Amino acid sequence: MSRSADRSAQASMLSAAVWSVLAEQGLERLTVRAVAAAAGCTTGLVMHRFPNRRALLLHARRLLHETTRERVSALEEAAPGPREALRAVLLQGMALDERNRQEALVWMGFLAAAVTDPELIEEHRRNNAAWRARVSRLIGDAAPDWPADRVASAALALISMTEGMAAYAAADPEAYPPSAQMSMVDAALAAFSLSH
Amino acid sequence: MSRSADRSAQASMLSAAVWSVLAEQGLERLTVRAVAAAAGCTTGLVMHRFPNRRALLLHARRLLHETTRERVSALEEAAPGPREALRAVLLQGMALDERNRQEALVWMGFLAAAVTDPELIEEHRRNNAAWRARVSRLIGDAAPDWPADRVASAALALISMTEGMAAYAAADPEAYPPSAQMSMVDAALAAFSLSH
DNA sequence: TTGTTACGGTAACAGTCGTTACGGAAACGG
DNA sequence: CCGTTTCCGTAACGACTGTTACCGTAACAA
Repeated sequence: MSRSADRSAQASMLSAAVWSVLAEQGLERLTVRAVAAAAGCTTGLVMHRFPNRRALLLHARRLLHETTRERVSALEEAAPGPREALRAVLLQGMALDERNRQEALVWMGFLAAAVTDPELIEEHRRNNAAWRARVSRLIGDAAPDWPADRVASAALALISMTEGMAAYAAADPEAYPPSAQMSMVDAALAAFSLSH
Repeated sequence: MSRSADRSAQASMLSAAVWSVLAEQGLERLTVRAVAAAAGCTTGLVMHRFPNRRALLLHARRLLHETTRERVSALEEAAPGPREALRAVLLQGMALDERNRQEALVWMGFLAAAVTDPELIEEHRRNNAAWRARVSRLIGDAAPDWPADRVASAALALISMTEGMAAYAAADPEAYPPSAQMSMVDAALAAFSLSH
């Protein structure tokens, strides 16, 4: 049991190393050797944990999805009501602090890498559909009398907005401080009649 | 004069080749040889036109900016009023057809490449600031009585939304058809009291 | 035509890439 | 205690990278 636990922990550590390299050095320098250096091991360990580089990236991508999914679920459960949950869930997807900013960079890097990788692009699509469904459900709870198309339109607008804002803030933190991001989200929620 | 015109034309052709490779093969395969192959020449020509690979990417990035800037300006001038101009300008930034979708892919690729390239990231920031200023000006014309902070907030929301939507639609065209993108923009404009 | 210059294709360079093979060390069962 | 197996670091492979040097060729001046 300790064996598989170690293997899983190593896989997580290597995934974290992938995120680190992706955020700090970009997609072009996301090499097996760079990941191994960031993880404090050699390429031998990396290639023994994963059959090849693409499998390593795919695992890191899936683990990132799972991590954020758990975080979002926790935020949703901790919120006092559906509108507070919606706001909290949207805010966590933006670049409000350095950690979230790096996560946005990683997110963007995976999306750019997915252009040529069928498995990564399929992972993105599945992930994105789940994300859209979650926000749609939150909006449906926040405005139970809305028709489905209004819910869908608002959900699409809100997730697009947070995605674009996260990219902007990740690329230019000084131009998009946390206060601007938060006021934008609140203004959008107010415009869509979803303020708490 | 024909010399410099040829040189400029070749630089534009190589930039188009950069876009093509970036959209079809992604950032990882954006090599000098791939660009030369897409342009139908050898690496010798590429390296005679540009001192190195980064200069080639930077020129392609700047030319893409200039091209879209001219297109946006033309749309703005052709619009009958400020609200129609705002809508047209926002719509061109999304992935409504295959051409715009590829452009969104290229846009995303450059942004991902800018993570490690100081010149590219500065180019993005300058470009993005100009884009935000333009949309803010359009909103100011469309709603002259709004206070500045409301204009800024709406502008930020709208450009973030279109940016995110373009990325989503570029990565998953079937999930985000043009009709969904357009209805989302119209819903957002209506929500922000900017409908025409 | 002849000499000169600019252009661009060819080939090679050193370096890095993903991946593989091998060998030593550590952990395990007996 | 030893034999076996698992683990992982080391070193190497061929392929590919950006970049450079070289050289033939076409265009121009005289």
